[in-house]
Amino acid sequence: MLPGASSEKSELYRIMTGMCSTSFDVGSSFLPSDSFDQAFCDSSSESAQRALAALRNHKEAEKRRRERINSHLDKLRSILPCSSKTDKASLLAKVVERVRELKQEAAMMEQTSRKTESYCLIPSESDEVTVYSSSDDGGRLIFKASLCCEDRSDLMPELIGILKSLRLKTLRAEMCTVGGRIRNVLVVAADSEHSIESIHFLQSALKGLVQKSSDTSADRSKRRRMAASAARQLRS
Amino acid sequence: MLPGASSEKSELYRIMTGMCSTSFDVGSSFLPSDSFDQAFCDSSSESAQRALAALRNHKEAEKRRRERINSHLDKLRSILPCSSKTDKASLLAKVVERVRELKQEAAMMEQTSRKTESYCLIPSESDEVTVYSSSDDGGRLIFKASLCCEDRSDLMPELIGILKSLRLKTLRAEMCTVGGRIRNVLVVAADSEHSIESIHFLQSALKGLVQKSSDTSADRSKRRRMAASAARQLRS
DNA sequence: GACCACACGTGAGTC
DNA sequence: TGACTCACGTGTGGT
Repeated sequence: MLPGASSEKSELYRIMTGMCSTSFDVGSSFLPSDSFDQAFCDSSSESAQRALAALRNHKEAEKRRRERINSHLDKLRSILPCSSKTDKASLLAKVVERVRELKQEAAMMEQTSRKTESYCLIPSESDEVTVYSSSDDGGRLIFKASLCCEDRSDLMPELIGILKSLRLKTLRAEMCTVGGRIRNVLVVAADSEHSIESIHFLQSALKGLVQKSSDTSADRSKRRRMAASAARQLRS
Repeated sequence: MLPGASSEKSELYRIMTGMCSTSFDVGSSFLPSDSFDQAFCDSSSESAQRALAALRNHKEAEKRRRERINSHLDKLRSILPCSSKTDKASLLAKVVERVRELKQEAAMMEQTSRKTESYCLIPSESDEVTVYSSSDDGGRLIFKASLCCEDRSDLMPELIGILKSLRLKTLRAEMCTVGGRIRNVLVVAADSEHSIESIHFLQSALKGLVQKSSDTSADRSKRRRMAASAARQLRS
């Protein structure tokens, strides 16, 4: 039996029949509305019959409405990473988080708009590290970090390591490498442990990364200069 | 008065008091539970009193549950592009669409995984156009297009024009330019007018774009060859 | 008055 | 048992 099915004793029914509700029980089967109407309502006024029909319509409409809502909730359950038995409230909490992420992300992409950057992220000659943070309006904290430096093979692994150690989840990453230099634009989400202060950790970690790159390239230039000078000396 | 507040006549109340429900009306004010208990329940059994308390707890807990759910729905209303008066059902429909978009996007990024591509999208020597489509499981149709060709200044405007004319919404775009060649990876969403067949239009449009690039570069090489040959002739 | 969307209180099921 | 989640039927206000 469906829950709530036995509570089908509307005030209207009781008023119409003048029955004491304690002695009236429709039983556990589905209410046989038509025969009920015949049995009890033939002698009642037509307006009461119409009211009864309206009540039945209302009941069914409400059922349809519930089904509409629940079908959407089921769709969400099937889409999101959650079981089919997560309750409505926590399901909706997950959904809120997801959608917020999307919105924050979009806002961030808009805020630090492409219009102010070269469209295809072409790296500049000078090293750079910039970190923006989204306005934290109750949602998840989102950072957008941009760095530009000499490219080297272990840059990406180290960058990934930094993000992992700071427990930052990468939402988007774009990069462009030209002539040995690389520009990297990251949109990352902080977890709930982070505050807006985390921006400093991220910034200094990225600065360290870029610094190491420039050291390496300085070494390389130094070596190159030494090699050139050695060659000159050998030639002379 | 809140809707439904006057229907506070539980079966338990009626059974306990043995009243005929037609003559019993608690009125429209909030039920004064304590005085009610004193008036009607002092003579009744203790178990009945406990049942009554349980019923009150239940009622309040249920109210809290509803508030929890509705607060999440309100959050969603404030986040999504919709008024504060949109239906629960249509709100949830919008949400489903949004989340589906996210999931499709992520699945697409995973499916055509980076592992099979060079990590930083480095363009290849040969021209390429590939278009994947997401498995359309009722959600929005998503295409992932990758193209690689000679770079030229009007490539981006033309690409944007193609997407606009096909009414494809760009969800993500990544690109990498190296030594005059460009690789472009796009994730785009089709609107409801599109079918899976649209993939062919997109593909041929992109092929046209790449072809034009190679024509231009062929022209350029041709011109360069002609200039070189002319110079040789002049020198001879 | 008909229709719609909502909040409510309640019975039932699950853990 | 109690604490919870859910579906239901209903009263009500808005169009």
